[in-house]
Parts: sequence; C-alpha cells; structure tokens
Amino acid sequence: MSWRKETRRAERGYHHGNLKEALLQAALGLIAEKGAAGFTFADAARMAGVSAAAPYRHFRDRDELLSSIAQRGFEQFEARLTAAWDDGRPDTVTAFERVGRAYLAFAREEPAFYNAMFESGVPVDSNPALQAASERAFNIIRAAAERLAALAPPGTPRPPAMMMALHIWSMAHGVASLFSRGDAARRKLPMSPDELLEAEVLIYLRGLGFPTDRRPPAKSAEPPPVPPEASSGSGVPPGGPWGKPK
Amino acid sequence: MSWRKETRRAERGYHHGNLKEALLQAALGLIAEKGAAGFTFADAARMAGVSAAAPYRHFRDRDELLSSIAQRGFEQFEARLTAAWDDGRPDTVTAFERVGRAYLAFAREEPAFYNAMFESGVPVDSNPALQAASERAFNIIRAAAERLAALAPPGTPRPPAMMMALHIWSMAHGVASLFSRGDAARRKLPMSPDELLEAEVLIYLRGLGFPTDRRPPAKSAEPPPVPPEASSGSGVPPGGPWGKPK
DNA sequence: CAGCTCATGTGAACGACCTTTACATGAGCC
DNA sequence: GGCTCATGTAAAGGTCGTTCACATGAGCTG
Repeated sequence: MSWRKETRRAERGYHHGNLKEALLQAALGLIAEKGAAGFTFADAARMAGVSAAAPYRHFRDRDELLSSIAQRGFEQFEARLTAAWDDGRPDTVTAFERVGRAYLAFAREEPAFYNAMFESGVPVDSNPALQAASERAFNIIRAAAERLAALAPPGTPRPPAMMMALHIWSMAHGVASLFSRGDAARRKLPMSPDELLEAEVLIYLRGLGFPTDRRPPAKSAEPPPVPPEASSGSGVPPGGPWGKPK
Repeated sequence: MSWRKETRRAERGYHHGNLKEALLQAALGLIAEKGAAGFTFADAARMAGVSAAAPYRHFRDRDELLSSIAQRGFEQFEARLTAAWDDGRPDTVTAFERVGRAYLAFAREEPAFYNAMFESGVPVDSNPALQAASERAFNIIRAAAERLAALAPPGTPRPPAMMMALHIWSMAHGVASLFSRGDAARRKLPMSPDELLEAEVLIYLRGLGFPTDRRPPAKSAEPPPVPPEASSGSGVPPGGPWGKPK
C-alpha cells in the first residue's frame, strides 16, 4: 500500500502497456518536487516500475521528455488563457486582467509545467510541436491585445497590438518568475503577486489612455467610446489601482 | 599552445596558489557556454588544472560555487545599476530609463552571471551574503523609484515607491528573460528588447501621471512640477512612446 | 636552518546517472 | 501455430559529485 503508482513488475506483464504516459506523469511529479534540474530519467523509470533503459523506447533522451512536458504545458496554458479570456466577456479590460491572473494562477498551480516551459533550459525551438504550442499560447494574449488596441480612445494614436501583447507577457512573466514561485526567489512583498500584477497592468493600460476604473458596462456592449474622465483631467480612480485592495 | 588557461601541473608546484579564483573564473566561462545546468564541477577543476577533489577545499559543494557566482553577479549588477542611475542625473525620468537599459545590458553582456543569479535554481536565501547582495542591487531600483515617486504630479495620489520598484523590476526581468537572452526563448520580435522595455516603462510612467516626453530639463533642477499637458488633455507625445524609434 | 603544522592538492573509491548494445518477451497478425 | 516487431531487460562504459586517507610544501617557531 506504500507504492501507489509503482506498478509492480509482478502485477503487469513484461510489457507495461502505457509506459509513455506513465513516464510523463512520473516526470511531472518529480519536477514538481525537485525542479527540472533535479529531475532524473532513472527516477521516472523507477517510478513507472521499469528498467532504466525502457524510457529510451519512447524518448530519444532525457531532454526530449522534458521538451514533451513543456509542450503539454503550453497546451494546457493555452487552454487556461483561452478560458480566462472568454472572448472578451463581459468587457475587454476585465477579460484582459483575468488573463493576467490566469497567467499567475498557472505559474502557481502548475509549477512543474511552468518550470519545464520557462526554467528548464529547454530551447523553444528544440521541437517544432513545442514551438507551435508556445506560439498558440502567446497568440491568445496577442488576440486579446488586438481587441484591446481596437478600443483605444479616439484622438490618441492606436498602440500596436503586438507590442501591447509583448508588454503584458513580460509583466506577467516577470512577476511570476520573481515573486510567484514557491521555490526560488521568494522575496518579501508588500502585496500579493496577483495584486502586484493587476496594479501593474492597470497603470500600464491607463498609460495607453484606456479607462481603467472597474465598473461592469451596462450591457454586453462595450462601454461608450470615451467616458469623459478617461483621458482628461486628473482622472485617477479613487485610490488609484494600488489603493488598499478589498 | 592549445591549452590556454589549463595551468599545467608541471608549470606550477603542488599548490595552485590561486585556485579559488581560478575556479570561479573557469565556472563563469563554462556557464556562459553551456548554462548553469550544463556546468560541471569536474570540468571547472580540469580547466584549472587540478584534480576533481581539489575544489572541495574551497567550496562545500557545487551549489556553493554557483551561489558564490550568483553573489558576485549581484555585486556587479549593483555597480552597473548604480552607475546607470547616476543619482538621478540629468533628470529623474531619463536616469530611470537608463537603469532599465542597464538591466537589459547586464542580462545581455553577462549571460553567465545572469544565469547564475536568476536561472540556475540557486535559492536567494541559500547564502546570507548572496541574499544581502541581491537586496543591495534591488535597493538601487527602489531608491530610484523613491525619487520618482516624489515627483508625482500634485493632485494625484502618490504611488508607493516600493510598488513602482517591483513593477519596474518585473518588467525588466520579464523582457530580459523572455527576449533578451541568446540561448533559450529567442522569439521573433518586431522591435529590440531595449526598445520594448523603454516603451513599456514610458507607458507605465505615463499611467502614473508622469510627464514622459523626452526633453532634458533646462537646468540641473527638476522640471517645473506639472507641465500643463502632463495629466490633462489627451497629452500624448507625438507618436507615443512606440513611435518609430530614431 | 631544522622541524612542525596545517592549508591545500592527489588518487582511489562509491554510488548515481545517462546512454548504448545485445538479448528477451509477447501482442497482434498471417 | 508461427512470425514479426514494438517493447522491455540486463549489462556495461563513461561522466559526475562526493568522501577519505594520504602527500606536499609554505610559513612560522625556535
């Protein structure tokens, strides 16, 4: 009863039957525990109850396993960002921030994936499928930025959506890397990573001239083009984005 | 002539004389080549021309060597940020952006240090000296943010300097991690990482209500409190921060 | 200068890991 | 029933990290 998933040799035939999947799961668990650096091919094999050479029937080498995990990570990442974006409902800015929070949530809740994706040293271009998955995930952010850019208040130059997307990505990734991972780089913060990122994005959006005072639009339509205080006067929401949360 | 720095056993006595330093240098080179993950204790020893056991006279284990390098990295980092900040000359915003560029420059020009500091998995608190060096480096950013916050246009709530510092740090780190390192995560960009970060910071500062149109102040004193277009009207600098650079 | 001491370096050894190679097993198909 | 080929095993080679007993010699003490 102590060995949960260590499918005992006796209990299965010579063939495992589902080794590739078992190895991926085992590796995921190990990476979550000890980081991608500490994860070991031999350990994954042991955990799946096979010999150390067996994994080589399914992965060229250790790096390929890692890269497979990173790929899966990007796929799940894409799914979560897509769900968070929810096609811009109920309004673009709200949905956009939800994407930011989803980014952090993913980093927090799926440390193994996040580690494999961004901290394992696996080059994005090591595997075409990995590269494609990574691009699909980024495209969610990009598409959201596109919608946001289209809302730029008239009278101001429209910011390039690609640039906005890269900016938001870098903010989310920076906050996640520096402050939102359990293991390394935990520094004392005056606020939670979520709040930190939310304020950062709000200030940034305000810098682009977007109305950023939270208040759901009356209907499903986008809010009227330019609420008077959005880009004129000292139109700072009461307390500002960093006002005492909650 | 093929072995450059492999101080041959014959050419030196039994004692190396400067092994600790030689190991640090060797490790730095190896990390630059193959990343902190690929760097090997044995290799460093070989490169210094000593046996594999010799390094243990100077470092408890491999991790301590890594942590020493990270510490040195933060010290040099601090020095460069300090120089870039130059005590806020010629004006706070200009100096502040120079700090951002210095951050990226360090990531680009000292990949080995950057790797050891942020990507090697060395916990910041593994070594008190490392932790202290890291905090000193961050304090430069924090001090700069402090000065910047003090310039907040009157009539707007003053942003917490700590928060600003964390925001700027996360932007710089995000851009550096995602786009500014040769090895991993090189994606195609419509602009250089430097330009990307500069625009990001400018937009952010504008979101806080700072005047961000580049124009050195008349004298060494800070510019007059609030140029009329700073926080009113649709006062967007011609072209915006992302206008065609140069 | 003789002799002592202790920091520093050596060699050998252990166990863990990654990877390859020759061989074993058995599931699916004729 | 027998073949075949994907899948798994055992054994072996090479590299690492790390430890331990031992060697060396720089610098001090007298």
